[in-house]
Amino acid sequence: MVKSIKDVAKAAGVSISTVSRVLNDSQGVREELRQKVLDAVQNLNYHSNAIARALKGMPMKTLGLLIPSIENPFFPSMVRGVQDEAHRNGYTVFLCNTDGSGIVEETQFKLLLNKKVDGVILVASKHTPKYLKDNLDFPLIMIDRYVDSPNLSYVTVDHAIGVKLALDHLYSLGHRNIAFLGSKLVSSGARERFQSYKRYMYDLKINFDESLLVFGDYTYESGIKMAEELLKRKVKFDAILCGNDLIAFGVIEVLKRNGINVPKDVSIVGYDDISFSSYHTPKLTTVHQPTYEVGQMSTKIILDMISGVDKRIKHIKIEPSLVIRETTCRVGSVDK
Amino acid sequence: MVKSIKDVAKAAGVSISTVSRVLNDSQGVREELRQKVLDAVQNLNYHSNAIARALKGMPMKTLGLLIPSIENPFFPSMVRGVQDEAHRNGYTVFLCNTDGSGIVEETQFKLLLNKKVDGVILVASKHTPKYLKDNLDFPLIMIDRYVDSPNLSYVTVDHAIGVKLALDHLYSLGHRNIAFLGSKLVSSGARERFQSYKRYMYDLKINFDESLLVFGDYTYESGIKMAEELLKRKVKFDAILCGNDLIAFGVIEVLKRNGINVPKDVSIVGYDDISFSSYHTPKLTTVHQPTYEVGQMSTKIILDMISGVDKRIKHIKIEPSLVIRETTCRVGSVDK
DNA sequence: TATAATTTTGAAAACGTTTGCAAAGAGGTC
DNA sequence: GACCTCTTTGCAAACGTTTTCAAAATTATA
Repeated sequence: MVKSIKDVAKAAGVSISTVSRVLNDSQGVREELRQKVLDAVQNLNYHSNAIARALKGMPMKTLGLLIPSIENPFFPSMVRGVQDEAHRNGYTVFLCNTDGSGIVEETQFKLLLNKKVDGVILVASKHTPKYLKDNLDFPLIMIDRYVDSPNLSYVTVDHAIGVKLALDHLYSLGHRNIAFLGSKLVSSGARERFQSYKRYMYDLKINFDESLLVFGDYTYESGIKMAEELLKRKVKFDAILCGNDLIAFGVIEVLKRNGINVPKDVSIVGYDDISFSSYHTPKLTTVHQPTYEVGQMSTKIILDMISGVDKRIKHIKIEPSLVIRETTCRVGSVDK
Repeated sequence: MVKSIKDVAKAAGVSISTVSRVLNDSQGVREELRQKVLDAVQNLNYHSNAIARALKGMPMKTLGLLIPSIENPFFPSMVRGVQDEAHRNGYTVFLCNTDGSGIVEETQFKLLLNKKVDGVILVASKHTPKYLKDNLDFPLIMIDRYVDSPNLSYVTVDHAIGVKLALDHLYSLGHRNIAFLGSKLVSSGARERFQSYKRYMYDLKINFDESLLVFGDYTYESGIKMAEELLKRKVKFDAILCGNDLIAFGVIEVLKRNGINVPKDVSIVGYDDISFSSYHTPKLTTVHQPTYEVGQMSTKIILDMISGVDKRIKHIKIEPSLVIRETTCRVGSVDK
């Protein structure tokens, strides 16, 4: 049978207020009684009822985490980052998949609110600001993407740097005809990657060619389609910057099918550095997004918001890095 | 400001009991009042407080899910399976990583109990039965692996069938020297895969050779090590059955490095069919574990246990299937 | 030793629900 | 119209805590 504070009180021969005090503040209770209570807690194997505490306004020590889908290999390490940081602080996290649907997102968000989560971390959608209007004081933080809303915190990755890293690398290898196969400009991340691509191509004085651009989704299948489309255009290219790693895998598959060697004929740079990228053959050169750190940092921040230590709005962009592996090489290179 | 049942009662001009009744049973309340209450709920945008309900013994509609690590690509789809089924029923799920540590598992389990989850789904460890002794009536189900404990339910995959499928396929392609590179026999899944391998090798009248056996972990790095070990032994083999896909990727990498062609020289069969198996080059022939279904079915069962519809112990093994792709071919085959 | 100041303790209210019980109302029957 | 039955309603207790407030115990001060 599950014990209550009452049982402990009886066993220790004190009032429930005393037990509660020992369990919480610990202030102003005689050492002798304190010990008695602690012993009783031990003997009865008592564990406090988080529900009852929450009803009195205490924190549930529970976080909500809303992502598009845990099946998308981009998210697991981000999720792990928030979970590790949460667990370290006695917090537990509800994980929900929205499949990118604003409606589902809102439903899940409200459900989490009913269950009295202390805060929510979410991968935002265009729909997000709609229902957040009401909950401006509630601890919340966006990760990966953000929506325009100056009084909402977020932590994401600095894609301007990521794209620059990739383009500089390709440029230094002699590539000048660099195609971009990315996602439709539907999230802040996709927009920033494309805009940075345009800007750095300009900075590098590479003339910008519309026909080197294909847009699709962040999936393998879309990578296949986009690569086929690019090939069909008969335009000259010696390198491809992909919007993410999944796209890159699809692209490589299509090039191989068409007898085009990667990296000898065409260099490929991915984006994300999901775990598979280093298991792939050839191993993928890609921009590493520090997703674990994004998850971890967002959790630290929201925990601070909850405890009241620091309630300020934070806009954080973590620096990505370039991981050079086997899908890029000097243009016209002959070895291997 | 967040509304309570009291506000609704006042707005509708009824007592809180009436409000509660229309929100729950709906039995024995005049249609007129029922409508008034419903309107008030609408107008005030009232949402019930799950915490207060739980305190009165109502279900929290919350599940705990304990897995080794969400970063292990084997688990996301399983997690998704439980989440989808849970959400469909208004349930929310706490996801926790144990890293395979029994201590962490127990700590997390107790924490979840404090937070009044209605049931727990877990990937068991040898440590599991220890702390479960006390909680035999609590709704709980094991997935993926099980520990010997006749009064605990589980749903897993029938590895005897999976291994048979793989071996029959290899046999029919003419392979007779089939190595097995798998995990140390630390979980029910690992044990069953190895024992089934031994048994079917015998059934197929292939003489069983100890030197074709290497044990390690379910990781890429371990796959590398095991393949190197196998090569070092200078033993003849024309096919390898791998304990999981990650191992298979490592193995393929090592073979490639050593100038051994897959599948021309050596056929490889993986196990799991994680998403990346179809993005890999060459695409991996592998045993598909229906992990999504495992997650979904375990959730259905635990929901039935919680609602009291069906409290019987269930031991379920779902059938895997073989996905033939590009890493296996007829022995001595010359084309490609 | 008496009194004041301080510390320690417990009784009880409150958090937002559900539910048993009794009161009130509605509808039949004679 | 009086009585009975059945349905609808509200009051109040309970769930397991935290916390305010006042009472009791202890310590310090004179």
